[in-house]
Amino acid sequence: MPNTVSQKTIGRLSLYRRLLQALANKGVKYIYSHQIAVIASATAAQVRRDWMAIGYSGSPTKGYEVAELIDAIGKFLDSPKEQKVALVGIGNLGRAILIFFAGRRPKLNIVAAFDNDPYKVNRVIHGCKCYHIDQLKTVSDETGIDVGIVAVPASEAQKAAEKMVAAGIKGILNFAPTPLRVGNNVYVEDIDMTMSLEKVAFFARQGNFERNFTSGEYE
Amino acid sequence: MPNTVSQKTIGRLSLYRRLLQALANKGVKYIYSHQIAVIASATAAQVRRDWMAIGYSGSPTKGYEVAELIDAIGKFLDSPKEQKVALVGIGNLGRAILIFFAGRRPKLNIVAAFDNDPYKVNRVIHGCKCYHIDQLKTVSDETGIDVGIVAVPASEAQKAAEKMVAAGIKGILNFAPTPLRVGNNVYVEDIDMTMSLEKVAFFARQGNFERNFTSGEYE
DNA sequence: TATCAATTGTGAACTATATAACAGTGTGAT
DNA sequence: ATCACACTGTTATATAGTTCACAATTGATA
Ligand SMILES: NC(=O)c1ccc[n+]([C@@H]2O[C@H](COP(=O)([O-])OP(=O)(O)OC[C@H]3O[C@@H](n4cnc5c(N)ncnc54)[C@H](O)[C@@H]3O)[C@@H](O)[C@H]2O)c1
Ligand SMILES: NC(=O)c1ccc[n+]([C@@H]2O[C@H](COP(=O)([O-])OP(=O)(O)OC[C@H]3O[C@@H](n4cnc5c(N)ncnc54)[C@H](O)[C@@H]3O)[C@@H](O)[C@H]2O)c1
Repeated sequence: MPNTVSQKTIGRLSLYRRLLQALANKGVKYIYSHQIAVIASATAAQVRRDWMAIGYSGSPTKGYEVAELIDAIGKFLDSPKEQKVALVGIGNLGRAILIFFAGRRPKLNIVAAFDNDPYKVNRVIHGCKCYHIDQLKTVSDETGIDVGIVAVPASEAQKAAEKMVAAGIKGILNFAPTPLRVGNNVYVEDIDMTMSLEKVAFFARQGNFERNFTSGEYE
Repeated sequence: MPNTVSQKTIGRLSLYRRLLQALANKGVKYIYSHQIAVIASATAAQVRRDWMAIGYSGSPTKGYEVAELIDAIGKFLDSPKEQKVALVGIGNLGRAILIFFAGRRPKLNIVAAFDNDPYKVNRVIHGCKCYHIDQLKTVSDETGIDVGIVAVPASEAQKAAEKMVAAGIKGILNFAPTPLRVGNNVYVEDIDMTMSLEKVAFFARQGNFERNFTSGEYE
């Protein structure tokens, strides 16, 4: 088993980094686990454990050195070389995503978009060249894409995923409200907004305590 | 503790219902736990447990009656009265969401949108009236909104959330890449796309086994 | 009517994840 | 220099979530 670090921890590391970056920009040099815990809605113990997982240590008196920590998370999370992403489906959501991710992470970029609509193919949308979906494998082979985003209608999602797998893509972020069936050497993460909204609606009705709690923080 | 049913189960129930509805539309009358498990990327035991949680029983020989089950999930998940949703932030993502959710669930509708951009306020976008953010409480009081969607820039998200809470909203779906600090009588679900994409990118690089596995299915 | 095969419902076992507890550590105050 | 303090790193414990495994059930078959 190559990754001894849990999926949840990976997710939180990504979040910590973002929060730490914001702090660094404000000139913060050191931070304690309980401080970041408040910001990240976690507990101090959780934070320390997560950072232990990537082998980063702080000082009992100063806390953690923000810039170093950001770096350590980067070393752990990011690919050494640039990692390239393909977006499939340039509809309403696809376009929003394209704009949003443009230039956001230096090591992780949407380098090509794919659709089957002839009005979209061969145009450049927000700085990203749009190809026909059938060119996915060709473009991918040329540029070395290994992450894909599925933003096509649910009925097309499985097909799109299969084309991605055929093109050698190893990780898929799926927005279509349909579970994708792919070999288990491909990692799939679903963002199912309908499900999330129904969940929120449900818990909005319950009195709802626990979860996400503001944390008494004793340690 | 009012909800003895876990958050994870609530999420899966929403998914099952959607999948079951698709089956029902194709004329399927009965289904076994292991069949839906394959479709939902779960295990048969998981499915049975989830349905046990809402008190729905199947027959050992016929399986579960699809239409009845859909109904049972609806009784459990949905509000008896219509539940109203406010969308705050009508940017690229907000508009996509507005179009997407329009008329999707009969009992759960985005009834009003809010922004602070004068070019958007007082227009009707995709059938949804757009108000100024300062009218949130007024409109909410009039129409009885209890769910909110945050789709404003990260820097504005906390403010928007506080206005929602002040307006009596009890559940928030947050797209801004920032944890929201609200009282713990308000349920918050975050959809953090940056985090999700970084997670996918990370696991795309690992050999990645386990999770989401196609399941030998013995039982 | 008795047998059979497949599936359900569910306690028990297991796995994953989070929290608590505390010994060890570096710094500032005395 | 020694102490007290507020923290870290980490082990131990608790909780949450999943899967296993099997008795109970039911309809179909002979
Ligand atoms: N818009 C949202 O806010 C939202 C919310 C939740 C889920 N989703 C899901 O995200 C997906 C995209 O949503 P959207 O609103 O952007 O839809 P959309 O209809 O606006 O866009 C879909 C795009 O996919 C393209 N497409 C269709 N079939 C294709 C194929 N076989 N190969 C390549 N491209 C193809 C279409 O040409 C179109 O450009 C859908 O599955 C939807 O359910 C969207
Ligand atoms: N677009 C995406 O695909 C995407 C992906 C991930 C996360 N997000 C997040 O979702 C949010 C919205 O993204 P977007 O791309 O739609 O941004 P956007 O800039 O296109 O839209 C933001 C909207 O919010 C409005 N707004 C700003 N301040 C406001 C305030 N105080 N009150 C009310 N309205 C206000 C703006 O007028 C604008 O209409 C952001 O937090 C972004 O980080 C977006």
